[in-house]
Amino acid sequence: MLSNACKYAVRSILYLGIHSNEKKKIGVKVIANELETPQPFLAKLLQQMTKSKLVSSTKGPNGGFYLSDNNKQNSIWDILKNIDGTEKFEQCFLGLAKCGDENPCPVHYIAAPFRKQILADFRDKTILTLTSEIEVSGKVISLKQYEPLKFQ
Amino acid sequence: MLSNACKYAVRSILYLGIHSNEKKKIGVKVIANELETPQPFLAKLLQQMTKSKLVSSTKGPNGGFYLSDNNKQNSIWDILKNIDGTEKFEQCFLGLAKCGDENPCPVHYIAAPFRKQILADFRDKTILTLTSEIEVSGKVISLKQYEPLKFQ
DNA sequence: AGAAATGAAGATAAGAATATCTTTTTTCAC
DNA sequence: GTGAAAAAAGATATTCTTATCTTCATTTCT
Repeated sequence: MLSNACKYAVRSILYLGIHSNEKKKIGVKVIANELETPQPFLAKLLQQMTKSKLVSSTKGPNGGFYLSDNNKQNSIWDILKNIDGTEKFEQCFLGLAKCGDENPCPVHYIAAPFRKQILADFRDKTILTLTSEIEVSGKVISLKQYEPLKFQ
Repeated sequence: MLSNACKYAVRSILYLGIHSNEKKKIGVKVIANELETPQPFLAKLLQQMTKSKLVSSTKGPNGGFYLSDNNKQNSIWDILKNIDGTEKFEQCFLGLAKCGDENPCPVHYIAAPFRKQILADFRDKTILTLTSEIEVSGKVISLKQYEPLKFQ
C-alpha cells in the first residue's frame, strides 16, 4: 500500500514521537536498529524529512534526530504527502481520470468510502495524538518486528 | 494502490466481460485502444492471464481474447492475486510482521476495517456480477478516459 | 497449399524505487 | 583550536516495474 520509504518514515516518526525530545536526540544508527530498517536508506529519509520540517536534527556529538513540539503537530498525512505523494489515495482505484460519484467506475463504491475514511483519519490525528493514544491505552505496539515494545 | 499492470488487467477483464463472448473475440489492438493502455504491455498481461485461466484466447484470423462463462466466475481478487499478489492488502499498513488485532500497530484500527471490507467485496463479487451490475444500473462507467461508455 | 491475421514467447530497454558508499559540514568536548 | 561524532550531501549500484521490439507458432480463409 505504502512504499517502503513511507513505511519507514512513519515508523521512525512515531518512534521519535515516543522516545525523543529537544533534550534527548537519537542517532540514525539507533533508530534504524530499533526499527529494523536499512540504515543508510533511513538516513536519507530523515534528511529529507528534516528539510521539510517533519523532523528536527542537530549535528555533532550528542546530536541526532528528534521531534520538536511543532513537529508533533503534524499528521500521518503530512508524512505521506512528503514521501509518497498523495495521488495513490486520491486517484480512482482503476486509474481512471473521470471516475467520481457522478461517474463511478465499476469498483468506485467499493473503494471510495474507505479512501475517504482513511484519508480523514490520517489527516485529523496528529503525531502527538497518536503517540498519546499508544501510551494511554497501554496497548502493545510492534514497531520492532519480534520484540514488541510495551507501554504503561 | 494497484500497480499499473493490475489496473490494466482489471479494466481489460471488465471490458471483455461486457463486450466479448465465445462468439465474439477481441484483439489486443482494439482493447488497448479502447482502454488507452500501452498495447504491447497489455498484450503481455493478457498472455499471462490466459495462461492462468482468467482470460481465454484463440489465435489466427478472427481470433482474439474473450471471457468464457468460466472466466466470468472469477473475482477481482483473483485478478489481483495473479498480477500484483495479495501481500499489499493482507500486510500491516506499516509493514510490521506481528501486527494484528491482539498486537495492533498505531494505525491498525484505522486501516484494518477497510482492508477487511475491500477484501470481502473483491472476493465475493464475480466478474459476471460486476458487469451485470453495470448494465442493470444504467450507470455511466468510465473505462475510456474521456469518453465514458454508457449502458442501457 | 499458401497467405494473412492473430496470439505466444523471448530478448531488450528505460525509469523508478531501493539501497549503499564516500565525502563534506557542523557541533561538541577536551 | 583540535579531534571526534554526528548529520548533510552527492555519487553510485541494484532491483523491480513498466514498456517495447522481434521472432515464432497457430488458425482461418481462399
